[in-house]
Amino acid sequence: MIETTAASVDPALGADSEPIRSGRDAGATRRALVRAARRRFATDGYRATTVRDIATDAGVNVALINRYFTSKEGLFEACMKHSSDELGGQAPLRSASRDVAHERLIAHIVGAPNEDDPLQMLLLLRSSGDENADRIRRKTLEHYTQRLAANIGWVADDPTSAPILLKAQIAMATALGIIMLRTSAAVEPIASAGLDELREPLQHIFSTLLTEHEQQQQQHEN
Amino acid sequence: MIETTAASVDPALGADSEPIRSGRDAGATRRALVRAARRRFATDGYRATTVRDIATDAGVNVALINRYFTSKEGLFEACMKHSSDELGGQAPLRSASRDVAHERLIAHIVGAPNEDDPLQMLLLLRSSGDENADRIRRKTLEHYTQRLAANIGWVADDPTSAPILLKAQIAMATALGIIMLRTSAAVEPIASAGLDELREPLQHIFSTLLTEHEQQQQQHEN
Amino acid sequence: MIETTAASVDPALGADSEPIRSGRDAGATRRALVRAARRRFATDGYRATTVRDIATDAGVNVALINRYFTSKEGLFEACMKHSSDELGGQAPLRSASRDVAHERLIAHIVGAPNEDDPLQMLLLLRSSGDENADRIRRKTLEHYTQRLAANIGWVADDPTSAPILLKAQIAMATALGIIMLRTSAAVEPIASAGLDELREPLQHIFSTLLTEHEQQQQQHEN
Amino acid sequence: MIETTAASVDPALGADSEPIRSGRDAGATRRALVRAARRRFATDGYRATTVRDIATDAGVNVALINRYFTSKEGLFEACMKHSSDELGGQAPLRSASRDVAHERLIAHIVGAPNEDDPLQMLLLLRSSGDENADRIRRKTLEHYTQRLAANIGWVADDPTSAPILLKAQIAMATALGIIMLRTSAAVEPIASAGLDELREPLQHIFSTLLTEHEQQQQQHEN
DNA sequence: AATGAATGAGGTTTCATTCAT
DNA sequence: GATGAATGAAACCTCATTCAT
Repeated sequence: MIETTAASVDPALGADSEPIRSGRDAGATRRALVRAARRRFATDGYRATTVRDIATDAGVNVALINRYFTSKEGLFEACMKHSSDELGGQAPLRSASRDVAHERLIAHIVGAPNEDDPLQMLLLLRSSGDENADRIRRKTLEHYTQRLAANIGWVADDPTSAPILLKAQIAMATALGIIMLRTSAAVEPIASAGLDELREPLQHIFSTLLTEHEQQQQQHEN
Repeated sequence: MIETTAASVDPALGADSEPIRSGRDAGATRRALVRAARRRFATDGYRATTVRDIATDAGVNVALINRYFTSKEGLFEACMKHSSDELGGQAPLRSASRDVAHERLIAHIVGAPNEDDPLQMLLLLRSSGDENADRIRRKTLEHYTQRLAANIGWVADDPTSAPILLKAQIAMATALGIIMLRTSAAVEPIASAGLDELREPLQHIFSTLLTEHEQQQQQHEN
Repeated sequence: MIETTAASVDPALGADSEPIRSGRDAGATRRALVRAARRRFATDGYRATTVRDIATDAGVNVALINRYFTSKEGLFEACMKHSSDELGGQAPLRSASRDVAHERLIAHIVGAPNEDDPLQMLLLLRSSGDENADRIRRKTLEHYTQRLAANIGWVADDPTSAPILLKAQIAMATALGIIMLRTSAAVEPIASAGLDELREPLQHIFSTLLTEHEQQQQQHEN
Repeated sequence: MIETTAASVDPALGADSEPIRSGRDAGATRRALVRAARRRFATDGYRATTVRDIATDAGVNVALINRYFTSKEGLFEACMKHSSDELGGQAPLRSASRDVAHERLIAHIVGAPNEDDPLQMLLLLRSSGDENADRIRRKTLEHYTQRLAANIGWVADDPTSAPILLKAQIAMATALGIIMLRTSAAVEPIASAGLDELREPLQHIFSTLLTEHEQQQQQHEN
């Protein structure tokens, strides 16, 4: 049985800005629920996570989940939207140099799941089985890969630049796959590998996949 | 809601070696259950799959799952073992030329989940939440990546060849990640991409990751 | 699903004497709650009505229901008492000529539930499941039929006049039954029948049941 | 709180043909559930009845309600259909003399709810709040009153005979209203009145409402 | 006086599993 | 060996009510 104790969540709570729920603050309660839910959903998966787990982790009554998010699915959606929003705000990615972008992606990969990373990529690994929530998940992934692709010359409505988007999605797939092997599957030795060991091969892949294609695209335009 | 009808599975069943269950053949019943279960678990995930779904797909009474496999988790384990066994039998991989190996891996990626491929990689994406089953899953993934790595010069107890295994696992991660984006998440355009579009970038990655390293490794030893 | 929106109630509220709640007037709050509750209980039934529905309709915070009426049951009781009181005040029924009394009863039947009729007979159709409230309901019905019967010669403690009360109760039963078929069950064509179509047969029944019996009663006295 | 004990149901169970559930007979289980449900729904109303009440009364596990009837609403529908079916089988009503028909209706009124009467009129008093179930309820009531009306000269598509149907529905309303006053409201003295006391006034009403109208209707045509 | 946050009990439903045939 | 009936443990959700401001 999966038995992620509430204790395992505490470090993150402590690291965050609001260590103690004030007791009668709706906003704080909502945030606490989303934070706990993201962690649970990312760690255990949607189906395996119970609303009681989440409520307990957040230190609030179960009924508040329905009060604030209508349903478990609604909470899942909120978690997704949360990731999506943070992603949207991360605008500087565009202007960052390629190497920095790669380095950042690699850091995300290595950091999950202990750091409460903005994108919480793990969450994107999980299918909810709920149509609505999964649609949001898909949109989030598409959105993110499009931004990644735009950085290297992808143009939305230009069919000739389609391969660039494909490569960005392959890069994303690599990132998610590694996170999965490291966290959910705990496959060794990759699960225990540190940044030092992973940086070189990942840099290699990402620079292959995520390299400037601009000139070529200009030429093949229709 | 995920709603893979029993009907959609039948073609594959028919294509298999045992089209009709004889009715009083324990072995056949077991096989039918495992086949149906692998498909369901891979497609819908462990939690979302009900034993009734599996039994219906297999054309068998639900109670037989407990009779033959003790529990749902037991059946999941059996599915994993099954994959593991088939993998073990696939020995000739070693002698295959690199390009053929890559091509085969790519075909697996593109074919999932419609082809009843031996490894059923999708299954490896799914966590059951059951400790035992997940341990088998981890072992299977480790075993498979070790074989992949051995092909390109990895030696089990030689710490200096460790980076090779890591690269093989990254390759595996890429494969699993792409399968996930294509099947579970249905992210476009990668979900609809055909072999033609995927072959080139994947060949590139795999040849980077899965290239003979023997000489070089010896040199870079620390 | 029954979905009487708050909006649909507003017109009646406006037609009433207190269109706007002053905000800090305990009496007005109580009245607003009772009015909203009577409508809801009568329309949707006790169980199907939520205290939130009522509070929303009344434009009042939910917690005030418990503050002023202790509980949902208490509010239901208050609604019943309210009907009962209005009924008590309706004294002139006694002196009205028989035909006028019948006509008034018929008008009640046809008018429900749109007119905010004083007795709100629909309310009497509904059982709350609460012992106390249902006792009040029974008393109200008994009281009302006694007054009806007294009009046609029934004497409280005279056992020989008992059949008169029975007839009055049968008349009441007819009235309630028709209201039910028209409102709750929506049985056609009676649900759409207008005053013109209902007047004649009802006049006939009521004059049969509610006719002066005084002489006969006098004779059979013991 | 409503607290109709299981004991109050036993007499009827004993009076019925199947006093003891055999334990592994699906048909018997279904019947036991419908019987218990009809009694509960009729007595306490749809909302106030819990599936656990019903299962306990029927002496079976709660989950079987969902197994056999999909949902609480499905069970309610089955109860309605049951009543409806029995009603359909009651064909001889047509040829019965008027007095016998009236007498039978009166017996139903007096008998409810202790006799497991075929129509279980009480059930028809109760709204479920479920759209589907309430539609069936309406249809049943319309069907029954049409049969009653057909007996006294109503012709389906003849608009001139419409008043006859209206009268039949008024008769039905009277019957249902009395049953309500006697059972759900327990209004005295009608609740304790016996057949002897009720027969005469009811005969009077029903013969007024349910009398052959064929010739007259032809004349009063508009 | 009034509000909105919070709570706990209880309702329906699903599902893996066991039992009896 | 196989079946279908039956079971009990949760799971999600609703709702009347109480608490703190």
